[in-house]
Amino acid sequence: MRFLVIDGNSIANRAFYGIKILTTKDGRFTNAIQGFMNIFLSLKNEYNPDRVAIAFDLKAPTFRHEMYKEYKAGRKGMPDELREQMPVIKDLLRALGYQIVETEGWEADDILGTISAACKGDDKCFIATGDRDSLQLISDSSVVLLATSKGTVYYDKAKLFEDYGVEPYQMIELKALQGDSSDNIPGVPGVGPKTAGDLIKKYTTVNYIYENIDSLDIRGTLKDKLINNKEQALLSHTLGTIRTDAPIEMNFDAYIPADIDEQKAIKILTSLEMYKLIEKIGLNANNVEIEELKSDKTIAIKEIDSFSQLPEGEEVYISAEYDDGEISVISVSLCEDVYCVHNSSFVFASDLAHLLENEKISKVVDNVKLLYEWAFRHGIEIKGEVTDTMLAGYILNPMASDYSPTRLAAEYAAVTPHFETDIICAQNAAVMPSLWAKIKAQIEENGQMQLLNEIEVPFAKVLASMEVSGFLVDREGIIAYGEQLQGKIDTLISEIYDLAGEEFNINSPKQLGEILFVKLGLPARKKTKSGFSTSADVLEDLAVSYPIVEKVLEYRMLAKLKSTYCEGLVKEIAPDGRIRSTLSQTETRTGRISSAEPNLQNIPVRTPVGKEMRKFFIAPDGCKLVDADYSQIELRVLAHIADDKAMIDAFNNEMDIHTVTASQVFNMPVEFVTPSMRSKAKAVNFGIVYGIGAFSLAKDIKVTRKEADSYIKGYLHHYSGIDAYMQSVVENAKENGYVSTLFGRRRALPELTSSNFNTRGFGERVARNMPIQGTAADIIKIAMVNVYNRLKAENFKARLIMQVHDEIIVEAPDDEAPRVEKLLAEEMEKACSMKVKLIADAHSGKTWYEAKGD
DNA sequence: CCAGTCACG
DNA sequence: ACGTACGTGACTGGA
Repeated sequence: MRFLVIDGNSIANRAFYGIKILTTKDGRFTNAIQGFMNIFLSLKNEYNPDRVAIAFDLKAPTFRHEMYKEYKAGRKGMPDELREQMPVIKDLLRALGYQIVETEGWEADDILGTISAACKGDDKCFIATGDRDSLQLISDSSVVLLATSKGTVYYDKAKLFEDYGVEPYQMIELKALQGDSSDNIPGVPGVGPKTAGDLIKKYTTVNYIYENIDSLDIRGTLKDKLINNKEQALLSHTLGTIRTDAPIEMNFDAYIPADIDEQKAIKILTSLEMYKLIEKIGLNANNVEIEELKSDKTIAIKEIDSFSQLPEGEEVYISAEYDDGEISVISVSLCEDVYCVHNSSFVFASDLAHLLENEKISKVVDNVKLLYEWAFRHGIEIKGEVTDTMLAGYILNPMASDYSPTRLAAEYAAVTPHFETDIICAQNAAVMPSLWAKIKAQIEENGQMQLLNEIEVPFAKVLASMEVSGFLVDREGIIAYGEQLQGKIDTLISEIYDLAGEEFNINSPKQLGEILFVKLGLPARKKTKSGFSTSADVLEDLAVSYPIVEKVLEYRMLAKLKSTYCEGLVKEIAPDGRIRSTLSQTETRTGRISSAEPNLQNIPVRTPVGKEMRKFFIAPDGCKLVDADYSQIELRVLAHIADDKAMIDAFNNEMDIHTVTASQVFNMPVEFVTPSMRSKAKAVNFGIVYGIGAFSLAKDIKVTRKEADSYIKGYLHHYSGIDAYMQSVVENAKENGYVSTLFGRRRALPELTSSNFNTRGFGERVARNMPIQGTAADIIKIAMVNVYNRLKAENFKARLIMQVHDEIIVEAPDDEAPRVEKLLAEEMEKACSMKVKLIADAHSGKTWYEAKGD
C-alpha cells in the first residue's frame, strides 16, 4: 500500500504565498487553488499512491491545544484571499475522487500523524506538507515530502539525520528547547537551534536532561535557563508533539480514490478559468455535457471537397489550420452547420478566394492576422466586413494567454451546440457563432467596438503585411562581425582566467560570484536568493577598482552580442535574405505588440559596439529605409491625460522636457541646468511614468533616498496636475477594478484589492503606468493603419516592415523616400489630437543605423 | 523549467 | 518591518 497523505492547510498556504496573484475575470482569487493542484498532481504522478487523504484543520482547538490555547491565539488567521479558496480546493479534490479528512477539534497534522503511525512494514506513507513540524512523523514506513519555496524535498530518516543530526522523534525534543515563534511555542528563552541541537544530540531527550540535570556536563547560565524554564520546556514538549490518535476512518480502503466526477470537476475548473488544468488532469471539456452551457441544438460537421458545396450566407465564421503558412484545412460555420474543407485540390486557393473576396459576406475570423497573411501570399484581398474573436477576447481581457474560440467559449459561457469532430478548426468554427454573440455584447457594453473594428482589426492587416515583408539583412556582414567579436571574446576570456588564477565558466553567475566574492574577496553587495548578485549595476561599481570586473562586463556585453544577436539572427534568415519575426497582437497587457523568433524590438542601440548591429539591417538595392519615431510620446500622453498645465506648456513651447523638469526639480532657471541635472530629471520623468518610489529612483541615479524623495516631491509640486492624476487614477481603478486608455482599452487590476502590501503596490504602479503606455500603443497603431492605407491609396511601392513601440520603419524605393519621410511624420503626428501636439522625426538611409538619424 | 542576466521601448 | 519602476524576449547554467 502506498498512502499519500497531505496537509491541506499547509500546502494551500505554500501555494498561496508561492504563486503570484491570480484571479478570475470577476475577481475571485485562484492562485492557491492553482498552486495546490500543481503540487498535488506532481506528487500523485511521482509517488503513484493507491490511497490518498487530504487533511484539513477544523478550527476549534484540539485537546492538546485546548489546555494551552492562549499559546495558539497568537497564530495569524489566514488572509481572506486564501480563506475563500479553501472550500473550492476541497470541492475540487472531492470531485476528482479523493477523500477530504477533517475532524472537529483536530488539526491536519494530527491526522497526518494518525495515518502515518498506522502505516507499518510494506505499507508506505508519504506525508506531504510545508510544515517542518511533521518531520517528527518520519519512520521506517513514513517519509515527509516537504514543500519549500524551491520545490519538494524528500525527507527520510537518513536525510533528516544529515540535516539535523537527530532521530525523527527528537525533532520534538529540539522544539521543546528552542521553541517555535510561528507556532507560539515558547521553548527555553535563550536557547536557539544551535544549543538545542547540541543538547539533544548529546542527551537524547528533554526528560533525560531534567532528570539528570545535576550530574550532566551543563553549567553556568545555560543550566540556570534550563532549570528556570523547566515547566515551559515540558509544556512546549507537549505542544510540539503531533498526536496519533485522531478519530478518523481507519479502514484504509476508504481512501482508495474514487472515479472522477467529470461533470463536476469540469464545472469547477471552468468556473475558475483553469483550462490548462482541465487538460492536465486528462479531461476534455468538449466531450462533457455542461447542461447550462449546451444548447439543445445539434450541428453537423460536414467535410466537403469543394467550396462550391458551401451554402450561401451573409455572415460566416472562419477558423483555419496552417502548416508553414499554408492553410491545411479550413472550417466555415454558417450558424447552422460547419463545413470543413481540406486543402487537397489545386483549386483550393481560388475557391477560397471567392468566399474571401465576396464583399457581401461578412467574416468573423478566429485569427485574422494569419488569414491576411495567407491572402497576401496568394494575392487575394479579403473584402466585406471583417472582425476577429481573438482580438475581441484580447480587448476584453489582455491578461489571458489563449484566445482560441474553444477556450474563449468556456470563459464567456457561450451556449454551444452539440457536435462531434477531431478537427480543431471545426471545433472552433462550431462554437464561434455563439461565442461571437457573447463577446460582441460585452464589447458593446464596454464601449470598445471602435477599438476592435477601427484599430485592432485593421492593424492586424498591417501586422500581417509586415510579417510577410520581413526585414532584409546583410548575412555576410553579421557573420563577419560575429567572428570579429569572437576574437575579442577569446582575448577577454584568457585575460579573465589569468586575473582569476583559474579557468571557470564566466557565463555562470554562480561560478563568477564564487571567483569574485570568495576567491578574490571583492566586497560583495548582498542580493539574490541563490547567492551573490553579479548583475551589471553591482559590477559597474567594482569595475573602476578591479580590472577583472571591467573585463567581465566587457565579456558579458560581447558574448551577448555574439550569441543573441549574431548567432541568433543568422539562424532566422530566410533564403531570400530576409528575417521574418512573429509580431503578436495579443501578448502584452498594455496593448503594445511583441516581436519574437527573432525579437526585432530589442536590437542594440544604446552602446556604440551594439549599435553596429544596425548596419546589417538594410534596404535592398534601389531602396532606402525610412525610420520615424515619436518624440517623448509617453510624457506627452501623460501631460494630456493628467491635464497638467505646466507640462502641456513646456511641450507646446517646444522646450526640452528633461531640462524644464530639471529647472523645476532643482529650482533654478533653465539656462543654469547642467547635463548631470538634466540626466537626473530624465530619470525622474521615466520613474513617474512607471509609478516610481524614492528608493528605486535613488538606486537608479545613485543619490540618497532622501534626495530622491525631494526630487519627486519637487516634481509633483510643480506638475500638480500630474500629482492629482496619479492619485485619482489609482482611486478610480480601485472603484472600477480596471484602468483604461484614451481609446477604451482596459486592464483589470485585481491586485489593488490584495491585502499584501507588495502586491497592492504593484497594482498601484500598474494603474499609473498602463493608461500612459497603453494610450501611446493605441496611437501608434492608429498611425500605422493610416500610413498603410495612404501608402496603398497613393500607389507607393514603399511598405511598412517594423515597429518598435514608438518607431516605425518603412522600406521605400529611393525616389519615394523623401515623400515617405513626410507622410510618416505627418500621419504619426495627426494620429491623435490632444492638448499637447505629437512630434515625430523621420530620417532615411541605406541601413537601420543610418536611418535612425541620431 | 526557472533564475539570472541583459537587450529594447 | 519589508521591498521597492512599467512593458517585452532570448540565452545560459543548473536543479
